Amino acid sequence: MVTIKDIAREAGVSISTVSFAFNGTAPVAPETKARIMEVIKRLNYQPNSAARGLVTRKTNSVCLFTPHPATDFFSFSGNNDFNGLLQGIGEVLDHKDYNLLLAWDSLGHKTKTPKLVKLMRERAMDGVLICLPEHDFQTIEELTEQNFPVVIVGSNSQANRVNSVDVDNYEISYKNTRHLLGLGHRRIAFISPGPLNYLVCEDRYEGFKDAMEEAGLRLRDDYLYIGDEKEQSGYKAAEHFLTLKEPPTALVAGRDAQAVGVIDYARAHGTSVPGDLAIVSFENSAAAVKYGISSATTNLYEIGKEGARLMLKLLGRKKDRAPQNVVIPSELVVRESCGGRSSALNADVKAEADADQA
Amino acid sequence: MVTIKDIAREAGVSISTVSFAFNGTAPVAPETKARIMEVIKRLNYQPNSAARGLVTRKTNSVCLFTPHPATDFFSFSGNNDFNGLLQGIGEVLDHKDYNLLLAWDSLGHKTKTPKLVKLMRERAMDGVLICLPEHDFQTIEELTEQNFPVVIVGSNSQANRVNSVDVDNYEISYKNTRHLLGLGHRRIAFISPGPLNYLVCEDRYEGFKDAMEEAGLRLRDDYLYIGDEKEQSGYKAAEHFLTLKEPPTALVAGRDAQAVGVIDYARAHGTSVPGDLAIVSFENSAAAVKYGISSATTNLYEIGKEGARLMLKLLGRKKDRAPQNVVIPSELVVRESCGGRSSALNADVKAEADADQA
DNA sequence: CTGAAAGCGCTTACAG
DNA sequence: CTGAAAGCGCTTACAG
Repeated sequence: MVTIKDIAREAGVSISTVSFAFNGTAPVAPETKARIMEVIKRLNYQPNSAARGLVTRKTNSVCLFTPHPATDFFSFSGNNDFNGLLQGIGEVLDHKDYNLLLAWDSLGHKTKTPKLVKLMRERAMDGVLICLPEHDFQTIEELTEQNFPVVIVGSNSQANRVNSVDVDNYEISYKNTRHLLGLGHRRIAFISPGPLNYLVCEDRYEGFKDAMEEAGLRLRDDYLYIGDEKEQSGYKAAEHFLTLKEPPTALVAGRDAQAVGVIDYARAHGTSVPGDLAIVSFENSAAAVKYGISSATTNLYEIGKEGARLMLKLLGRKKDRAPQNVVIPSELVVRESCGGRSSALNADVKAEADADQA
Repeated sequence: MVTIKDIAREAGVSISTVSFAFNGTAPVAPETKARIMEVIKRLNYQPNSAARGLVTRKTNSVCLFTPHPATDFFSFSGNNDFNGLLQGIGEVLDHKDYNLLLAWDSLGHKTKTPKLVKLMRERAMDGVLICLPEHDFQTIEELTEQNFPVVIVGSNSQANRVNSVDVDNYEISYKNTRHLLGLGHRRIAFISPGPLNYLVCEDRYEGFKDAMEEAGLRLRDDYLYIGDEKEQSGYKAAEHFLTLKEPPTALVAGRDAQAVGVIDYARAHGTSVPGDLAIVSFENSAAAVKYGISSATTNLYEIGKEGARLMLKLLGRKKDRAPQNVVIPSELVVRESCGGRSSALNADVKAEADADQA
């Protein structure tokens, strides 16, 4: 292993000068610097990260704390595009020469995060991006108190207290529902992508609820189905809804996979989509394209990018400021499944949407 | 930040004794140890990883080096279950209290791996698991020469020179093809899941080729289609094959997504699967289940686990031994798509397969 | 069983 | 512009 001493000896200078030259942290005579850099290049020197970290108190790495892959969270979360999140985070981090540490708690712990606290205490990373279905705000507070940068990526019920980046699931769901209402539907059902105590699910349900109530429609228990991340739950939901005395004419699917399940059921039972049942969904995944599902975008790539950017910003700051909450825009991509694709209808919806904005 | 000095002062001992007690690296009087541990617990002490790493020369972290997520490699590689790989690696690493570093080269570099060399030189990790479609063996050799542990996870053309863990794609493809031959097919086509210079593709093609040649069948150029990771390429392949003067009666799909594309085409054109076209594939993904595709398993979870285990073994070793190549078993899950599901047929195939083993 | 001391490879005041 | 020295927080011989 070639150390700074080797470079110093070979270049005939002190180790401080090598450090200054390499890091550009103090002026060094051009000829001296050139000589040093030549030796560095020749000997393939790279400063030992542990030694450097020990004195700078920085690891130059950021941790992404997520559920253990086995929990299938990214499949759950309304987007199985974990790669998109990773890509966004990775690109921003790489650009600033930060490393990415991937961590999760051992299986079994639900919202407890001992591993995270341990990593913070041993200073294994400079900051953490947390992406979980439910949060352990006690731990987060503990980290924040120690001035340890935390950014929540995805749903976050304590928005004003913690830095975060997410789409606005409530707003998206509200607009999805308004879209169906705008098409004339009154009997609209909702499939939750998971238990309602999960933040994403709660937000999506609330948006649906408020849009319905604003339209003067009451919520029917039999028009709510609590599903999970799988296609099968959409299939089951469709079975439930379509065998009711008075089936819904439209539904808000909790995620694209569920919408696919609904369509599979409809195809198998001669139900027309959107004729008998109009569908809007969340995610805008590849499946939405393939099945012609109208779906609102959840750009995990952008969420990852903004999350990493916010983290880097926090790391570059001396004093802490008030938490920041970044909202990534989303839009409903209208396809066949909702029956709102005809240009005339679209124009109406568009106008209505614009009016909503004002 | 609470350091070993704080603990030593509070417990009224020297820092060495604290270290010995905490790490169990030297005998400490029971009462002393109890007192120290109490203080450690009370003050929430966790040794600084950089300081520790500086002297032990270990980071206790392993790097997974993969293509940048944007390259969609895991979608390509015959299995988009990146989570499975992560889960396998993560579980084993967690168990031994190792951290996982995720790294890739900046976009643009293809098989060059400067980032990897940099991470090794600065000692940011103890070893690396490499999972790439093509390998930069010059870099790998460089790492190996420095006694830096390397394990290739997935395809590897230099098996005997580098540690690796993978399924045997050649063997799987050979058996897939034999399965179709066993069902009586003679006009069998092959769709490659990517360019033939990719190792996975080459292996799968070679297995197909050898099985065909052994059966005394010649390879027809028009029965080979070079696709990519997307469903669409299966659709296109089906279009190509089924509009030939003499269309194949069976085909080996390069991956499940392609098989899905083929089935989509068949459904849209009234072609019966397996009646007019029998299909076997690779991956055994959720899509294979949904579409009833006969597909050979690629257990990325197991590959990840064995990869991490091998890495840990290497890290615990003083002297280096000859490279080890772990093969993860695979089996063909027979479903409707190949027409080989009837028990009678299966019995034949089974018998034949057994005969092959002998 | 315990402590004083050296040292891991860097960065960073501090002198000059 | 350059160097000698202290020190980051640990581990690990070495004495006793």
